[in-house]
Amino acid sequence: MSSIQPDRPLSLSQQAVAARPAPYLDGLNPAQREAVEQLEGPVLMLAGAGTGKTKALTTRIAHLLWTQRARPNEILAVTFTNKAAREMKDRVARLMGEAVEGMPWLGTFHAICVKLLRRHAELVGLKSNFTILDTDDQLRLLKQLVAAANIDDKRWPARMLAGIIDQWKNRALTPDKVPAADAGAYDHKGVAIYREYQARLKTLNAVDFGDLLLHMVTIFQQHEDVLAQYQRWFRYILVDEYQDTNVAQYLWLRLLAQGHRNICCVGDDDQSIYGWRGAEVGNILRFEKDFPGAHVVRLEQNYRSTPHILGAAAGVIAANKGRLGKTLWTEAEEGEKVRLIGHWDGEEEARWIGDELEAMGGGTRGMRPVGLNECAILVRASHQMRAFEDRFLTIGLPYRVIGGPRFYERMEIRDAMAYFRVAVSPDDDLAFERIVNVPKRGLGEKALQKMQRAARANGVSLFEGARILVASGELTGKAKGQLAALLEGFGRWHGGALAEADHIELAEQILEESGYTDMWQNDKTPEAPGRLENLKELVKALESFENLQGFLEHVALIMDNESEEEGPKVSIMTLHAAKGLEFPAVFLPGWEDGLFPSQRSMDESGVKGLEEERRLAYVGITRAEELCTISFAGNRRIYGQWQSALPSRFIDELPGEHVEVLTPPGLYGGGYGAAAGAGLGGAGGSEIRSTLHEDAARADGYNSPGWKRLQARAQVRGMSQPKEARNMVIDAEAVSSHAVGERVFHQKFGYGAITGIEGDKLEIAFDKAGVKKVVAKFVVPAASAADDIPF
DNA sequence: GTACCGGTCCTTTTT
DNA sequence: GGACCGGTAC
Repeated sequence: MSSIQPDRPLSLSQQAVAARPAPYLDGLNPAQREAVEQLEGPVLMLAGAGTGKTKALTTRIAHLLWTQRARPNEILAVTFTNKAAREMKDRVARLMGEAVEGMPWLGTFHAICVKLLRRHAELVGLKSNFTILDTDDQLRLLKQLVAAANIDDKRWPARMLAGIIDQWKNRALTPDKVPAADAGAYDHKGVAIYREYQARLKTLNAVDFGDLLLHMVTIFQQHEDVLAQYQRWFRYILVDEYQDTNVAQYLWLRLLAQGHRNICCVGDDDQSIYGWRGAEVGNILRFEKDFPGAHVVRLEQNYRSTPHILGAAAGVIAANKGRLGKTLWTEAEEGEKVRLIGHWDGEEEARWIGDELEAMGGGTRGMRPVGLNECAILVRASHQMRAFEDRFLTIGLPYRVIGGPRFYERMEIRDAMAYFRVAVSPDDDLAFERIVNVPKRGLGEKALQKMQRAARANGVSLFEGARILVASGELTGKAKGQLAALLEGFGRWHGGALAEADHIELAEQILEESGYTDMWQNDKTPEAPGRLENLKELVKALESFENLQGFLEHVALIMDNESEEEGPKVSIMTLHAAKGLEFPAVFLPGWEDGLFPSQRSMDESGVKGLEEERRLAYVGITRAEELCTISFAGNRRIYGQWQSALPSRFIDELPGEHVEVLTPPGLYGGGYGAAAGAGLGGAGGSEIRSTLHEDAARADGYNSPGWKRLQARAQVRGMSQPKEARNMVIDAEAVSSHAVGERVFHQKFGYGAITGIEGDKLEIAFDKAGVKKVVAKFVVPAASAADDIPF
């Protein structure tokens, strides 16, 4: 293959830079420096949380370039997320100055594999313009196959099959290689569907995410010449988050690194939290065996957290077996101990955290004022977020949820994209099927079946099948007319796409003429305005691309397009989403056995599962820079049912000397004692438990540190009391004076008009935020909003 | 073809 | 509690 192009030589300015002693090395500590300078042979960089791993990694790349060991396009640098890739690119560019041209092979596993696979698609029976299916397409396809094969879709739901197939792909198992035991476990139905699914993908000229890696591994294994080419080309390989690699990624890397063995893997076995989606901690634990003579560097100096936070984290993670082992240390000042507090229930926990957040803005307990932007709430499961959202909405505390459904996963975006896909390539059956009856065109299940039959009978795509169907007269009046109009529309749009007409205009035209925009404009549900907003965003996003094709290609892999409003906000996210981030103040709520560690995790994966949960706890604690607050609730409503729980076993593992117990005795009407006390009653083995016990037992425990803290905080909060008092006044006014039709102002939703009153709740049609129900006391008459409520 | 009702199942998530 | 799916009634 001549597809690899020779690179231009280093530019003059690069050569000049290379000749100088490397100034970037000065900013590194000895371990980082070692990791950067050990360029040849296998290197494992064990980088604990907050030890400057990205710095070491990017400096290493800079060093490769500066010492002219490799040109930018001879370095393969892989990450897991686009975000990480982007950050690395930025930082390398910054280190190198403007002299460096882009690094084409710095990217996610998937993005790099797409690039490679487009070059060699024919080796696995694909055309190089294959499409990439997302999870949704994948499910639809599987559903079709299950239906076609006459398999009971109750016993074999598409979701489950998708999961099974994904896991096989994660392990680099093509249908032929699935071990008999595995196949048997799923009654051989799983493999059968898998085989059909792969065949179907091939005829569709499509791949799913897992295929990107799987196909490349297959190609490398079956075509020595291709592999050899890349082994030579990629002179240095760097891998980020190595503890998260799955078997397929591991094989891919090992194949590429086999020749020169210049591979540097960075990771932290203690932060491996993606086992459930195929990551193999074993990969990192085995590194020295896989690459004999590997140089292992430990980055242990932490630049993020206080000693108390590191101590608490170390205490928890120490309970895991078979770790590679690291001891984080820091030069930071001692700081606050990790705080631990129990609550009666989840609501109270949310209320307490809300109060804390408000108080911290003014500086509490001798701590500097901490803004909302510097705070994060990290939960185990996303349903925990609701309690916080409810509470924060009530008190008007700005928050942002990180994670959630991503922009491109939203229904309206996916629909719009499907329209674009068909406009660009009319043979994209899955996309066509998605939108043929959106908006409703009277083309339901039956009409679709006719199209599919026509397509199959003539061996053409669904789009062509539809055309044949229209011509055949087999479709009745209304449906026929609608379908004909749709096909005609696509004919026009396809022409526009081919002619490279202004793609932004074309996109607007498609959404307009197809009736898609109208559909949402006529939609009365509260989400509709937001969806139209998103569609506008989508069209705006087109601006940075040359044409629709380019955009679609990009979006299939990337697009984390969070439009961010102004103002400081507390972040709420899952522990998983928090990996790699850091915040001055971190709240870790819901530390109850069953919730965290998750019961399901323990049931399904036993000790392995528990250890992964423990790593999650470790990740959580180590996100905190200055203040870390762990909390648990004795009672929680789960699936509408009240359940009581014991404090998490991880709480037992927190070393007493790094923890301050805030829970005061008797504050919760004995509730806490009743809930948590049950678990504490016995021979309270750990220090924390005995401290808790002591607090609970001491009836007059007003000299306990926790109680003093609480009082001190209450005093500080007292200073912000006027705000609340003021709200109360508004409250009194509100209840008496609100009337339907009145213009009001809400701190979060802005201006609106009251459309209904139900007790103390108002239904308000907000100008920007749509119709919402809001507690009356958090709304002021529009006229008095000028002296805004200080929160 | 669509609208509604009742049963079921609930982590974590990137590409 | 609620999202989602499938079945049935219009």
